[in-house]
Amino acid sequence: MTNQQIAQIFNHIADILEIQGENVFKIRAYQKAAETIANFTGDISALSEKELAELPGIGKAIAQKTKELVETGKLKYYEDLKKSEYAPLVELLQIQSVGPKHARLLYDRLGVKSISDLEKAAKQEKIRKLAGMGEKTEENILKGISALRKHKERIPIGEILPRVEIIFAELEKLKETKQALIAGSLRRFKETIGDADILIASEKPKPIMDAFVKIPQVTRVLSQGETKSSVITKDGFQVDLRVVEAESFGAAAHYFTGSKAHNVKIRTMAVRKGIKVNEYGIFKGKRRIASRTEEEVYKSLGMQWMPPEMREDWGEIELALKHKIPALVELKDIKGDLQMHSTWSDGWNSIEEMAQDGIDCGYEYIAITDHSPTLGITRGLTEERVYKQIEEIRKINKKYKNFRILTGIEVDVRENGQLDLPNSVLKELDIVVASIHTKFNLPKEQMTTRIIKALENPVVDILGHPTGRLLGKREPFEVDMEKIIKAAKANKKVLELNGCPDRLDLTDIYLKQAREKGVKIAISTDSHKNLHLKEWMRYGVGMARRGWLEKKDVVNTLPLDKFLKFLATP
DNA sequence: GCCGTTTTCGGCCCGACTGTTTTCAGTCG
Repeated sequence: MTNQQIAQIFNHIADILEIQGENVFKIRAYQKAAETIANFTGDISALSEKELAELPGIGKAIAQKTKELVETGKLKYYEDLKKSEYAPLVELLQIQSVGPKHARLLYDRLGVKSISDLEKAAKQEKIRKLAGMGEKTEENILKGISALRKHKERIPIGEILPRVEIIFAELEKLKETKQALIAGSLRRFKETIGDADILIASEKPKPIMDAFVKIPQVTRVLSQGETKSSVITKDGFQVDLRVVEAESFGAAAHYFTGSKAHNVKIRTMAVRKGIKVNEYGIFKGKRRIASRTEEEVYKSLGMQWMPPEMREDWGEIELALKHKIPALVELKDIKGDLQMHSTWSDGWNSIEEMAQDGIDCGYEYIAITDHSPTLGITRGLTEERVYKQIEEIRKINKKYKNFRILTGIEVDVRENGQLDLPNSVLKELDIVVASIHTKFNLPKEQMTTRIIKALENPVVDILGHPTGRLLGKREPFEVDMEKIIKAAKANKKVLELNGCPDRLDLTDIYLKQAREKGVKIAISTDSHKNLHLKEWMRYGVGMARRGWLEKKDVVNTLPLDKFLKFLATP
């Protein structure tokens, strides 16, 4: 049973308990445990009950339940809960404006058990007759149902960020705006986004709020207050805008950047010291001791400022207290891009066009890594075409002075772990990226062996998109990442962080694990169009920062000469 | 259900907005 599956069960338990009207702190305990498990970098199922109970937010009871789940594949407590008459109501919680109290009321009074029951009741105007509910509520429920149907999932960051930046630019240029920031999970560069948060400092919030709800992308206003408004855009995602005074900007930025877990921990810590933390500042009694900048806010709590990407309560608070926050890799540190495709296989642009965009990015090198023959649909390179492409690249390279196109390939790893082209050919290339594109559903052990075999092959430099996931489209294949990281370390191989926003693979928790083991990472865009080079690297770097990677952990921060030396060292 | 140089029991982060009420519960982040 995977960490994610276990976490999901505890979250489901929390939902059922919530509708049953259980103690809110008990509910929160299950949610916190689920979060710990989901973010755990190792295999939860490998831990003993004692080790489990040492994890934050997991005590005796949940440790024991986790063990039961891992060992028997079932949990009696959970099975019993699912039999509760209230269990089906969990579905209703997905609807905006419907919480546990309303779900219960709707069931107890109208027998509503599903979203379609709810829709029927709303259309028959039965909901408005319930105590504490009215016409507006009924209307909001119907809108909530249609919004849910339109957009169920969290959105990949690559889809949402550029759109939010357009809205942000509109607000930033208003004359009443003094300071502005995209906050929330977008600022933390989380791979998928639920909704967007924008923060503005201004002494005149009203005109900003008025402008916000009138932006052409807005189709529905969920709420509009003096300092806080929420809207839904035509693309179906929610944007929250918060306006504070400039004096509070740092405290508000901290608060609205989150994550929730990070904030809760900081507030809890502060409370013990008799300090109150809210979006307006850090308060000792009535006196505000910090608020204007984030640095000031952290400092007032005895902490060093830290990059937003780290704020997940993954140990960053402890580091900040010791003033040991690492200097994370930045976009400007990147000196080259190590995976991209040209018209030789399934790319849209010529090698020269790709190179030009590499130069425009300020890089010293790029690697052209077209596909290998197995992927017929991509017009993968045969042996003969590999040699031809090497020739072609040599010719093109003569045109450049301070820039180099590296010859390379993204070679397919076959089911048995062998590569799609012989080593005699592959060793002629500067860079060999080995990736899996077929047979995704092998059993975990077989997949792990397959990949390790590729990592043991001396011609391989980088393991491409190591888990094969496509956000919202394809789950990562089953593989023992701990073993892969070990094998990469043992064979001195690089793991790719594929920055294509649909992939972002490796993901943060594995990057953090790889970093701890001293495995190097290549941040690549896997561009199939020249424009992607410029657009996608920031997502890769964002994810790298979420994995706490520093410049030294990322091979393509090396200047060309050092990078070539790195490749040449066995 | 978890947790502890203030506690092994009694706490558990904090505030805005809405809708339906006339002072606040529910929802959300």
